[in-house]
Amino acid sequence: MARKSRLETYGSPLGPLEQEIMEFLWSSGASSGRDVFSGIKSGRDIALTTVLTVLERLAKKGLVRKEKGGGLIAFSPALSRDEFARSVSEDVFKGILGISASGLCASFVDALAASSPDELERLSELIESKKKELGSGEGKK
Amino acid sequence: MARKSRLETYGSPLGPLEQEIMEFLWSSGASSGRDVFSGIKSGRDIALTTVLTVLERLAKKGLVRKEKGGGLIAFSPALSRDEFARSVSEDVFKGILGISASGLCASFVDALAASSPDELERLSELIESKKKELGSGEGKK
DNA sequence: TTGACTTTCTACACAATGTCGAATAACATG
DNA sequence: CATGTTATTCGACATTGTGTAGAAAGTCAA
Repeated sequence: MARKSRLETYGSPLGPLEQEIMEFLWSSGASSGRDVFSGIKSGRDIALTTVLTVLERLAKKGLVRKEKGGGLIAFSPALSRDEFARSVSEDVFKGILGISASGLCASFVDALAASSPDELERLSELIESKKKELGSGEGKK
Repeated sequence: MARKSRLETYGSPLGPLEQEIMEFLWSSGASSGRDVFSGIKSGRDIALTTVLTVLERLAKKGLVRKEKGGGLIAFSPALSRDEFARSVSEDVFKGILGISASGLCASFVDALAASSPDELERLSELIESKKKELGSGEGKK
């Protein structure tokens, strides 16, 4: 099946299925392979092993933890949603800032306002404290 | 030669060579294939056709314009650095906001402060006007 | 026409991802 | 213990994106 192209998918370093699986793990916490499979598969025609394979790959990437305690192996997210989003953001911003800082801010504000307007307030505060931080801790440079 | 993995490269939807070529076009404006080749190649061992191929692919993606006026075909960026950064940002933000808005803001402020602290001020202003915009123009929803 | 240069075609390699079937390992139970 | 069921691992194939470049075809001036 044809995945979305990199340009279309851009915004997450994960493929659609990987993303879906992480999503499930973030919601449900530690789960067996079969649980993930059941949770992921809705009407869709996908094999258990497909899910297992992806889980395995996510583990190899360090995004999922595999724990073989008691009975079945349990898969759980190695990073919380926030941590993951944060780590991805860092790379992304670094990349885009390297291209052009202008416009990036506008895009950011637009996107944030569109999806989580309440975060705007928090963002203002963050900027304020960041500015203070820069202003005080750093007289030089 | 092994490209960087997608995870490593993350931060631009372009591969390293594509990026380099766009960079060149943004700096130099409309150029012939050979010009791009010369500009790109420094000491490196790369074939002219490689550059041409990538240029062609960038054109197919709509990132580069091919104009056959007068003599040689001229390649030029279809989007300015800013426009490109902006369009990429949109997708990126949409993607990451879908995962988690929290942490994203902090990351953003950190990254921005680190690379373009002067943009912080502009960002504050943007947020203010966006907040006004939301508050007034939109009593509903 | 000929030769040099431009542009297009075609192809290969490699990594990431989606997709599984087959083989193997583990376990519960008769 | 032997067996059947379930869990886990392996190995494979397909597709897409990117880097890479030779071969072929097109263009044009001398």
